[in-house]
Amino acid sequence: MLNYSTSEENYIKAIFHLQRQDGTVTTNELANELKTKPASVTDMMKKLKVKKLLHYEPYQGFRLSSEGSKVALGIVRRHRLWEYFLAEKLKFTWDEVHEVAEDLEHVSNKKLIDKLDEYLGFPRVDPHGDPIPDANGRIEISKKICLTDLPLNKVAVVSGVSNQSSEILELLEHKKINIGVKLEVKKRFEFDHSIEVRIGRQPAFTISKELAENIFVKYGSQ
Amino acid sequence: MLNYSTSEENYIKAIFHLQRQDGTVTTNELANELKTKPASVTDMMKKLKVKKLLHYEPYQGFRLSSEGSKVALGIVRRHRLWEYFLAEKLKFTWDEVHEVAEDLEHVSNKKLIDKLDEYLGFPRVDPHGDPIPDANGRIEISKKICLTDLPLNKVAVVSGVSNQSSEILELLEHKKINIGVKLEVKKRFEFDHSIEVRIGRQPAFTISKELAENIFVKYGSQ
DNA sequence: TTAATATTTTAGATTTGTCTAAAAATATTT
DNA sequence: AAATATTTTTAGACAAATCTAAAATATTAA
Repeated sequence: MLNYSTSEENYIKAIFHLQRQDGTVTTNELANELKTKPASVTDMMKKLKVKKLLHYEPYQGFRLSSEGSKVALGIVRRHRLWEYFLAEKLKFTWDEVHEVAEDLEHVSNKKLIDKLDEYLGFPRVDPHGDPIPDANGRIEISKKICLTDLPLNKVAVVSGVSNQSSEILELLEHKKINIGVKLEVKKRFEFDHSIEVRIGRQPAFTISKELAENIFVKYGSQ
Repeated sequence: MLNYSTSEENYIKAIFHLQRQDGTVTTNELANELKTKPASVTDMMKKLKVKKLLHYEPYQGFRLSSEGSKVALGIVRRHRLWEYFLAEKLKFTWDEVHEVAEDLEHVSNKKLIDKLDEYLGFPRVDPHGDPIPDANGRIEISKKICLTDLPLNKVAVVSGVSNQSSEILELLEHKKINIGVKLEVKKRFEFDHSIEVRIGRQPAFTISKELAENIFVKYGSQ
Protein backbone atom coordinates (compact mmCIF):
# COMPACT_ATOMS: atom_id res chain seq x y z
CA MET A 1 0.00 0.00 0.00
CA LEU A 2 1.42 3.33 -1.07
CA ASN A 3 1.54 6.39 1.12
CA TYR A 4 -0.75 9.34 0.62
CA SER A 5 -0.55 12.94 1.79
CA THR A 6 -2.74 14.21 4.61
CA SER A 7 -4.69 16.19 2.04
CA GLU A 8 -5.24 13.23 -0.25
CA GLU A 9 -6.32 11.14 2.74
CA ASN A 10 -8.86 13.73 3.80
CA TYR A 11 -10.42 13.75 0.34
CA ILE A 12 -10.53 9.95 0.19
CA LYS A 13 -12.11 9.70 3.61
CA ALA A 14 -14.72 12.36 2.81
CA ILE A 15 -15.72 10.59 -0.40
CA PHE A 16 -15.96 7.32 1.51
CA HIS A 17 -18.38 8.84 4.02
CA LEU A 18 -20.48 10.72 1.46
CA GLN A 19 -20.67 7.75 -0.87
CA ARG A 20 -22.85 5.57 1.32
CA GLN A 21 -25.52 8.23 1.50
CA ASP A 22 -25.70 8.61 -2.25
CA GLY A 23 -23.53 6.39 -4.34
CA THR A 24 -21.78 8.96 -6.42
CA VAL A 25 -20.42 12.15 -4.89
CA THR A 26 -20.55 15.61 -6.46
CA THR A 27 -17.95 18.38 -6.53
CA ASN A 28 -20.02 20.75 -4.42
CA GLU A 29 -20.88 18.11 -1.82
CA LEU A 30 -17.23 17.35 -1.33
CA ALA A 31 -16.16 21.02 -1.32
CA ASN A 32 -18.78 21.65 1.33
CA GLU A 33 -17.74 18.67 3.44
CA LEU A 34 -14.08 19.66 3.36
CA LYS A 35 -14.70 23.39 3.65
CA THR A 36 -12.79 24.03 0.50
CA LYS A 37 -13.64 25.39 -2.97
CA PRO A 38 -15.07 23.39 -5.89
CA ALA A 39 -12.02 24.24 -8.01
CA SER A 40 -9.75 22.64 -5.43
CA VAL A 41 -11.90 19.52 -5.46
CA THR A 42 -11.65 19.21 -9.25
CA ASP A 43 -7.86 19.57 -9.02
CA MET A 44 -7.62 16.81 -6.46
CA MET A 45 -10.03 14.52 -8.29
CA LYS A 46 -7.78 14.63 -11.35
CA LYS A 47 -4.85 13.66 -9.19
CA LEU A 48 -6.65 10.81 -7.45
CA LYS A 49 -7.93 9.53 -10.78
CA VAL A 50 -4.38 9.30 -12.11
CA LYS A 51 -3.53 7.32 -8.97
CA LYS A 52 -6.49 5.02 -9.77
CA LEU A 53 -8.15 5.68 -6.43
CA LEU A 54 -11.44 6.74 -7.95
CA HIS A 55 -13.70 6.63 -10.98
CA TYR A 56 -14.27 10.07 -12.41
CA GLU A 57 -15.35 11.61 -15.70
CA PRO A 58 -15.75 15.41 -15.92
CA TYR A 59 -19.19 16.57 -14.74
CA GLN A 60 -20.19 13.00 -13.76
CA GLY A 61 -19.31 12.96 -10.04
CA PHE A 62 -16.94 10.40 -8.51
CA ARG A 63 -16.85 7.10 -6.69
CA LEU A 64 -13.94 5.37 -5.00
CA SER A 65 -12.35 2.50 -6.92
CA SER A 66 -11.76 -0.73 -5.03
CA GLU A 67 -8.20 0.44 -4.38
CA GLY A 68 -9.57 3.77 -3.11
CA SER A 69 -11.97 1.96 -0.81
CA LYS A 70 -9.12 -0.08 0.61
CA VAL A 71 -7.20 3.10 1.35
CA ALA A 72 -10.31 4.67 2.90
CA LEU A 73 -10.89 1.67 5.14
CA GLY A 74 -7.30 1.96 6.36
CA ILE A 75 -7.83 5.60 7.28
CA VAL A 76 -11.15 4.86 8.97
CA ARG A 77 -9.52 2.02 10.88
CA ARG A 78 -6.79 4.34 12.20
CA HIS A 79 -9.28 7.06 13.06
CA ARG A 80 -11.59 4.79 15.01
CA LEU A 81 -8.87 2.92 16.85
CA TRP A 82 -7.41 6.22 18.04
CA GLU A 83 -10.89 7.36 19.08
CA TYR A 84 -11.26 4.20 21.10
CA PHE A 85 -7.84 4.68 22.67
CA LEU A 86 -8.59 8.29 23.58
CA ALA A 87 -11.91 7.47 25.20
CA GLU A 88 -10.96 4.19 26.83
CA LYS A 89 -7.41 4.85 27.99
CA LEU A 90 -6.95 8.61 28.15
CA LYS A 91 -10.50 9.28 29.42
CA PHE A 92 -11.49 11.78 26.80
CA THR A 93 -15.26 12.17 26.55
CA TRP A 94 -16.93 10.73 23.46
CA ASP A 95 -17.51 14.15 21.93
CA GLU A 96 -13.83 15.18 22.22
CA VAL A 97 -12.24 12.20 20.52
CA HIS A 98 -13.11 12.95 16.91
CA GLU A 99 -11.08 16.13 16.61
CA VAL A 100 -7.90 14.63 18.07
CA ALA A 101 -8.26 11.47 15.98
CA GLU A 102 -8.42 13.64 12.86
CA ASP A 103 -4.72 14.33 13.35
CA LEU A 104 -3.60 10.95 14.66
CA GLU A 105 -5.24 9.07 11.78
CA HIS A 106 -2.65 10.38 9.32
CA VAL A 107 0.21 8.54 11.02
CA SER A 108 0.10 5.52 8.78
CA ASN A 109 2.53 3.03 10.24
CA LYS A 110 0.90 -0.38 9.86
CA LYS A 111 2.78 -1.98 12.73
CA LEU A 112 1.78 0.86 15.05
CA ILE A 113 -1.90 0.49 14.21
CA ASP A 114 -1.94 -3.30 14.43
CA LYS A 115 -0.18 -3.21 17.80
CA LEU A 116 -2.55 -0.52 19.02
CA ASP A 117 -5.49 -2.70 17.93
CA GLU A 118 -4.06 -5.62 19.88
CA TYR A 119 -3.35 -3.46 22.93
CA LEU A 120 -6.95 -2.25 22.93
CA GLY A 121 -8.25 -5.83 22.70
CA PHE A 122 -9.46 -5.66 19.08
CA PRO A 123 -12.48 -3.43 19.73
CA ARG A 124 -15.37 -3.80 17.25
CA VAL A 125 -16.86 -0.30 17.48
CA ASP A 126 -15.55 3.16 18.32
CA PRO A 127 -17.02 5.42 21.05
CA HIS A 128 -19.71 6.66 18.64
CA GLY A 129 -20.81 3.12 17.88
CA ASP A 130 -19.21 3.05 14.42
CA PRO A 131 -17.60 -0.26 13.46
CA ILE A 132 -13.79 -0.49 13.28
CA PRO A 133 -12.33 -2.18 10.17
CA ASP A 134 -9.91 -5.02 10.99
CA ALA A 135 -6.30 -5.30 9.80
CA ASN A 136 -7.51 -6.59 6.44
CA GLY A 137 -9.98 -3.75 5.95
CA ARG A 138 -12.98 -5.89 6.74
CA ILE A 139 -15.75 -4.04 8.52
CA GLU A 140 -18.73 -5.51 10.32
CA ILE A 141 -22.00 -4.93 8.55
CA SER A 142 -24.04 -3.02 11.06
CA LYS A 143 -26.94 -5.00 12.44
CA LYS A 144 -30.41 -3.69 13.07
CA ILE A 145 -30.80 -2.41 16.57
CA CYS A 146 -33.82 -1.15 18.41
CA LEU A 147 -34.18 2.61 18.76
CA THR A 148 -34.25 2.05 22.52
CA ASP A 149 -30.64 0.82 22.29
CA LEU A 150 -29.25 3.48 19.95
CA PRO A 151 -26.49 5.49 21.65
CA LEU A 152 -27.21 9.19 22.13
CA ASN A 153 -26.27 11.53 19.27
CA LYS A 154 -25.46 8.69 16.92
CA VAL A 155 -26.99 9.19 13.50
CA ALA A 156 -28.76 6.03 12.35
CA VAL A 157 -31.02 5.06 9.49
CA VAL A 158 -34.51 3.69 10.08
CA SER A 159 -34.48 0.23 8.52
CA GLY A 160 -37.58 -1.51 9.81
CA VAL A 161 -40.63 -1.61 12.05
CA SER A 162 -41.60 -4.81 13.88
CA ASN A 163 -45.29 -4.15 14.51
CA GLN A 164 -46.97 -3.68 11.15
CA SER A 165 -50.40 -2.53 12.35
CA SER A 166 -52.10 0.39 10.64
CA GLU A 167 -52.13 2.19 13.98
CA ILE A 168 -48.34 2.33 14.19
CA LEU A 169 -48.00 3.22 10.51
CA GLU A 170 -50.40 6.12 10.97
CA LEU A 171 -48.30 7.39 13.85
CA LEU A 172 -45.03 6.91 11.95
CA GLU A 173 -46.43 8.75 8.94
CA HIS A 174 -47.53 11.60 11.15
CA LYS A 175 -44.09 11.84 12.75
CA LYS A 176 -42.49 11.58 9.27
CA ILE A 177 -40.48 8.55 10.36
CA ASN A 178 -40.04 6.42 7.23
CA ILE A 179 -37.61 3.69 6.19
CA GLY A 180 -34.38 5.38 5.15
CA VAL A 181 -34.86 8.43 7.34
CA LYS A 182 -31.74 9.44 9.24
CA LEU A 183 -32.29 10.31 12.87
CA GLU A 184 -30.54 10.46 16.20
CA VAL A 185 -31.61 10.11 19.82
CA LYS A 186 -30.93 13.31 21.75
CA LYS A 187 -32.21 12.39 25.19
CA ARG A 188 -33.88 9.62 27.19
CA PHE A 189 -36.30 10.31 30.03
CA GLU A 190 -36.18 7.93 32.94
CA PHE A 191 -39.68 8.74 34.12
CA ASP A 192 -41.68 7.24 31.27
CA HIS A 193 -38.80 5.98 29.06
CA SER A 194 -39.85 8.37 26.35
CA ILE A 195 -37.18 9.39 23.85
CA GLU A 196 -36.34 12.69 22.23
CA VAL A 197 -35.50 12.19 18.58
CA ARG A 198 -34.20 14.50 15.88
CA ILE A 199 -34.42 14.03 12.11
CA GLY A 200 -31.64 15.87 10.30
CA ARG A 201 -31.55 19.49 11.38
CA GLN A 202 -35.25 19.76 12.21
CA PRO A 203 -36.37 20.48 15.77
CA ALA A 204 -36.28 17.46 18.07
CA PHE A 205 -39.54 15.80 19.13
CA THR A 206 -40.51 13.14 21.62
CA ILE A 207 -41.77 9.62 20.99
CA SER A 208 -43.10 7.11 23.49
CA LYS A 209 -41.37 4.03 24.80
CA GLU A 210 -44.01 1.90 23.01
CA LEU A 211 -43.24 3.42 19.65
CA ALA A 212 -39.46 3.34 20.10
CA GLU A 213 -39.57 -0.37 20.93
CA ASN A 214 -40.94 -1.06 17.47
CA ILE A 215 -38.52 0.99 15.44
CA PHE A 216 -35.28 -0.58 14.23
CA VAL A 217 -32.29 1.32 12.90
CA LYS A 218 -28.92 0.58 11.38
CA TYR A 219 -25.83 2.55 12.15
CA GLY A 220 -22.17 2.42 11.32
CA SER A 221 -20.64 3.97 8.23
CA GLN A 222 -20.80 1.00 5.93
CA MET B 1 1.83 28.77 21.85
CA LEU B 2 1.47 29.05 18.10
CA ASN B 3 1.38 26.09 15.77
CA TYR B 4 4.26 25.21 13.49
CA SER B 5 4.46 23.07 10.36
CA THR B 6 6.01 19.62 10.47
CA SER B 7 8.94 20.98 8.51
CA GLU B 8 9.49 23.92 10.84
CA GLU B 9 9.31 21.58 13.81
CA ASN B 10 11.90 19.26 12.33
CA TYR B 11 14.32 22.16 11.85
CA ILE B 12 13.71 23.46 15.38
CA LYS B 13 14.23 20.03 16.88
CA ALA B 14 17.43 19.43 14.91
CA ILE B 15 18.90 22.77 16.00
CA PHE B 16 17.97 21.95 19.59
CA HIS B 17 19.87 18.67 19.45
CA LEU B 18 22.91 20.04 17.60
CA GLN B 19 23.15 23.08 19.82
CA ARG B 20 24.21 21.29 22.97
CA GLN B 21 27.19 19.78 21.21
CA ASP B 22 28.44 23.13 19.97
CA GLY B 23 26.50 26.18 20.94
CA THR B 24 25.92 27.65 17.56
CA VAL B 25 24.85 25.51 14.62
CA THR B 26 26.05 25.89 11.04
CA THR B 27 24.15 25.62 7.77
CA ASN B 28 25.99 22.50 6.64
CA GLU B 29 25.61 20.74 9.98
CA LEU B 30 21.87 21.23 9.85
CA ALA B 31 21.57 20.30 6.18
CA ASN B 32 23.47 17.13 6.95
CA GLU B 33 21.35 16.31 9.99
CA LEU B 34 18.10 16.79 8.08
CA LYS B 35 19.34 15.23 4.83
CA THR B 36 18.49 18.36 2.94
CA LYS B 37 20.47 20.99 1.00
CA PRO B 38 22.22 24.04 2.50
CA ALA B 39 20.07 26.35 0.38
CA SER B 40 16.93 24.91 1.94
CA VAL B 41 18.37 25.47 5.39
CA THR B 42 19.07 29.13 4.66
CA ASP B 43 15.50 29.57 3.41
CA MET B 44 14.06 28.08 6.56
CA MET B 45 16.41 30.02 8.85
CA LYS B 46 15.11 33.28 7.39
CA LYS B 47 11.57 32.16 8.08
CA LEU B 48 12.26 31.06 11.64
CA LYS B 49 14.12 34.29 12.32
CA VAL B 50 11.08 36.32 11.27
CA LYS B 51 9.05 34.21 13.69
CA LYS B 52 11.60 35.04 16.40
CA LEU B 53 12.41 31.40 17.06
CA LEU B 54 16.13 31.83 16.55
CA HIS B 55 19.04 34.22 16.45
CA TYR B 56 20.64 34.37 13.04
CA GLU B 57 22.83 36.73 11.07
CA PRO B 58 23.95 35.69 7.57
CA TYR B 59 27.13 33.56 7.64
CA GLN B 60 27.12 33.53 11.46
CA GLY B 61 25.31 30.29 12.25
CA PHE B 62 22.19 30.10 14.43
CA ARG B 63 20.97 29.45 17.95
CA LEU B 64 17.44 29.01 19.23
CA SER B 65 15.88 32.00 20.99
CA SER B 66 14.20 31.35 24.33
CA GLU B 67 10.88 31.10 22.48
CA GLY B 68 12.48 28.63 20.05
CA SER B 69 13.79 26.56 22.95
CA LYS B 70 10.31 26.42 24.45
CA VAL B 71 8.93 25.14 21.17
CA ALA B 72 11.75 22.60 20.92
CA LEU B 73 11.10 21.32 24.43
CA GLY B 74 7.44 20.82 23.52
CA ILE B 75 8.41 18.73 20.50
CA VAL B 76 10.94 16.72 22.51
CA ARG B 77 8.31 16.13 25.19
CA ARG B 78 5.85 14.76 22.64
CA HIS B 79 8.50 12.62 20.98
CA ARG B 80 9.72 11.04 24.20
CA LEU B 81 6.28 10.45 25.68
CA TRP B 82 5.25 8.62 22.52
CA GLU B 83 8.48 6.61 22.64
CA TYR B 84 7.66 5.62 26.19
CA PHE B 85 4.10 4.69 25.22
CA LEU B 86 5.28 2.59 22.28
CA ALA B 87 7.81 0.67 24.34
CA GLU B 88 5.81 0.34 27.55
CA LYS B 89 2.28 -0.23 26.28
CA LEU B 90 2.57 -1.45 22.70
CA LYS B 91 5.70 -3.53 23.34
CA PHE B 92 7.85 -2.08 20.62
CA THR B 93 11.55 -2.72 21.20
CA TRP B 94 13.66 0.26 22.19
CA ASP B 95 15.28 0.53 18.78
CA GLU B 96 11.94 0.69 16.93
CA VAL B 97 10.32 3.50 18.86
CA HIS B 98 12.24 6.46 17.48
CA GLU B 99 11.04 6.17 13.90
CA VAL B 100 7.36 5.90 14.82
CA ALA B 101 7.64 8.74 17.34
CA GLU B 102 9.06 10.94 14.58
CA ASP B 103 5.57 11.01 13.08
CA LEU B 104 3.50 11.06 16.25
CA GLU B 105 5.45 13.99 17.71
CA HIS B 106 3.91 16.39 15.21
CA VAL B 107 0.40 15.94 16.57
CA SER B 108 0.49 18.93 18.86
CA ASN B 109 -2.68 18.82 20.89
CA LYS B 110 -1.72 19.89 24.40
CA LYS B 111 -4.57 18.09 26.11
CA LEU B 112 -3.69 14.87 24.30
CA ILE B 113 -0.08 15.03 25.42
CA ASP B 114 -0.85 15.98 29.01
CA LYS B 115 -3.39 13.17 29.30
CA LEU B 116 -0.95 10.74 27.73
CA ASP B 117 1.66 11.83 30.28
CA GLU B 118 -0.77 11.19 33.10
CA TYR B 119 -1.83 7.84 31.66
CA LEU B 120 1.80 6.75 31.50
CA GLY B 121 2.37 7.80 35.11
CA PHE B 122 4.53 10.88 34.38
CA PRO B 123 7.64 8.98 33.26
CA ARG B 124 10.95 10.82 33.76
CA VAL B 125 12.98 9.23 30.96
CA ASP B 126 12.21 7.65 27.59
CA PRO B 127 13.32 4.13 26.56
CA HIS B 128 16.75 5.46 25.52
CA GLY B 129 17.27 7.04 28.92
CA ASP B 130 16.68 10.58 27.71
CA PRO B 131 14.77 12.82 30.12
CA ILE B 132 11.19 13.83 29.27
CA PRO B 133 10.32 17.53 29.67
CA ASP B 134 7.27 18.13 31.88
CA ALA B 135 4.11 20.03 30.87
CA ASN B 136 5.90 23.33 31.55
CA GLY B 137 8.91 22.40 29.45
CA ARG B 138 11.11 21.73 32.46
CA ILE B 139 13.61 18.96 31.91
CA GLU B 140 15.57 17.12 34.55
CA ILE B 141 19.23 17.93 34.54
CA SER B 142 20.79 14.56 33.96
CA LYS B 143 22.60 13.21 36.99
CA LYS B 144 25.92 11.48 36.96
CA ILE B 145 25.56 7.78 36.60
CA CYS B 146 28.14 5.05 36.68
CA LEU B 147 29.27 3.62 33.36
CA THR B 148 28.13 0.23 34.66
CA ASP B 149 24.54 1.55 34.67
CA LEU B 150 24.53 3.32 31.31
CA PRO B 151 21.95 1.76 28.96
CA LEU B 152 23.36 0.17 25.79
CA ASN B 153 23.83 2.41 22.76
CA LYS B 154 23.06 5.56 24.71
CA VAL B 155 25.58 8.30 24.02
CA ALA B 156 26.80 9.86 27.26
CA VAL B 157 29.48 12.33 28.25
CA VAL B 158 32.24 11.41 30.67
CA SER B 159 31.85 13.79 33.60
CA GLY B 160 33.95 12.39 36.38
CA VAL B 161 36.14 9.69 37.84
CA SER B 162 35.76 8.62 41.47
CA ASN B 163 39.15 7.07 42.08
CA GLN B 164 41.80 9.75 41.45
CA SER B 165 44.90 7.55 41.66
CA SER B 166 47.66 8.02 39.13
CA GLU B 167 47.19 4.39 38.12
CA ILE B 168 43.64 4.98 36.92
CA LEU B 169 44.58 8.25 35.24
CA GLU B 170 47.34 6.53 33.35
CA LEU B 171 44.88 3.93 32.12
CA LEU B 172 42.27 6.55 31.20
CA GLU B 173 44.82 8.57 29.31
CA HIS B 174 45.92 5.49 27.42
CA LYS B 175 42.34 4.65 26.48
CA LYS B 176 41.74 8.32 25.54
CA ILE B 177 38.85 8.56 27.99
CA ASN B 178 38.82 12.17 29.21
CA ILE B 179 36.21 14.39 30.81
CA GLY B 180 33.88 15.59 28.07
CA VAL B 181 34.45 12.63 25.81
CA LYS B 182 31.24 11.22 24.34
CA LEU B 183 30.93 7.45 24.43
CA GLU B 184 28.41 4.67 24.41
CA VAL B 185 28.32 1.14 25.79
CA LYS B 186 27.90 -1.39 22.98
CA LYS B 187 27.92 -4.65 24.93
CA ARG B 188 28.26 -6.14 28.41
CA PHE B 189 29.89 -9.50 29.06
CA GLU B 190 28.40 -11.55 31.82
CA PHE B 191 31.52 -13.63 32.32
CA ASP B 192 33.82 -10.97 33.74
CA HIS B 193 31.48 -7.94 33.65
CA SER B 194 33.78 -6.27 31.17
CA ILE B 195 32.22 -3.63 28.94
CA GLU B 196 32.66 -2.82 25.28
CA VAL B 197 32.80 0.92 24.76
CA ARG B 198 32.87 3.10 21.68
CA ILE B 199 34.02 6.71 21.43
CA GLY B 200 32.35 8.51 18.51
CA ARG B 201 32.83 6.51 15.32
CA GLN B 202 36.10 4.91 16.34
CA PRO B 203 36.34 1.13 16.72
CA ALA B 204 34.90 -0.20 19.97
CA PHE B 205 37.24 -1.43 22.71
CA THR B 206 36.81 -3.26 25.98
CA ILE B 207 37.36 -2.00 29.52
CA SER B 208 37.31 -3.94 32.74
CA LYS B 209 34.59 -3.94 35.35
CA GLU B 210 37.03 -2.28 37.79
CA LEU B 211 37.63 0.64 35.46
CA ALA B 212 33.96 1.02 34.51
CA GLU B 213 32.95 1.25 38.15
CA ASN B 214 35.05 4.38 38.53
CA ILE B 215 33.84 6.24 35.47
CA PHE B 216 30.80 8.50 35.74
CA VAL B 217 28.85 9.87 32.83
CA LYS B 218 25.97 12.22 32.19
CA TYR B 219 23.35 11.61 29.61
CA GLY B 220 20.18 13.22 28.44
CA SER B 221 19.95 15.85 25.77
CA GLN B 222 20.05 18.91 27.99
C1' DT C 1 48.37 38.50 2.36
C1' DT C 2 46.99 36.70 -1.57
C1' DA C 3 45.28 32.57 -3.84
C1' DA C 4 42.76 28.45 -3.45
C1' DT C 5 39.14 26.14 -1.09
C1' DA C 6 35.06 25.62 1.46
C1' DT C 7 30.78 27.46 3.16
C1' DT C 8 26.75 30.09 2.79
C1' DT C 9 23.49 32.80 0.41
C1' DT C 10 20.85 34.33 -3.63
C1' DA C 11 18.28 33.74 -7.86
C1' DG C 12 15.26 31.27 -10.21
C1' DA C 13 12.67 26.86 -10.97
C1' DT C 14 9.57 23.02 -9.35
C1' DT C 15 5.88 20.54 -6.74
C1' DT C 16 1.81 20.39 -3.86
C1' DG C 17 -2.27 22.28 -2.54
C1' DT C 18 -4.90 26.06 -2.52
C1' DC C 19 -7.52 30.17 -4.40
C1' DT C 20 -10.36 33.65 -7.65
C1' DA C 21 -12.49 34.75 -11.79
C1' DA C 22 -14.09 33.37 -16.08
C1' DA C 23 -15.65 29.83 -19.27
C1' DA C 24 -18.05 25.58 -20.24
C1' DA C 25 -21.37 22.17 -19.27
C1' DT C 26 -25.52 20.70 -17.18
C1' DA C 27 -30.14 21.49 -14.92
C1' DT C 28 -34.22 23.95 -14.17
C1' DT C 29 -37.95 27.05 -15.24
C1' DT C 30 -41.06 29.37 -17.67
C1' DA D 1 -37.15 24.75 -26.36
C1' DA D 2 -35.24 28.97 -24.97
C1' DA D 3 -33.81 31.54 -21.17
C1' DT D 4 -32.04 31.35 -16.73
C1' DA D 5 -29.66 29.44 -13.00
C1' DT D 6 -26.56 26.21 -11.07
C1' DT D 7 -22.67 23.31 -11.14
C1' DT D 8 -18.28 22.12 -12.67
C1' DT D 9 -14.07 22.90 -14.94
C1' DT D 10 -10.23 25.68 -16.70
C1' DA D 11 -6.81 29.25 -16.56
C1' DG D 12 -3.80 31.62 -14.07
C1' DA D 13 -1.96 33.13 -9.53
C1' DC D 14 0.05 32.30 -4.91
C1' DA D 15 2.36 30.32 -0.63
C1' DA D 16 5.21 26.65 1.36
C1' DA D 17 9.04 23.82 0.95
C1' DT D 18 12.23 22.12 -1.77
C1' DC D 19 16.00 21.99 -5.38
C1' DT D 20 20.17 23.39 -8.75
C1' DA D 21 23.46 26.56 -10.27
C1' DA D 22 25.75 30.73 -9.63
C1' DA D 23 27.38 34.46 -6.70
C1' DA D 24 29.03 36.17 -2.30
C1' DT D 25 31.50 35.56 1.82
C1' DA D 26 34.64 33.27 4.95
C1' DT D 27 38.47 30.18 5.88
C1' DT D 28 42.87 27.98 4.95
C1' DA D 29 47.17 27.36 3.10
C1' DA D 30 51.02 28.79 0.34
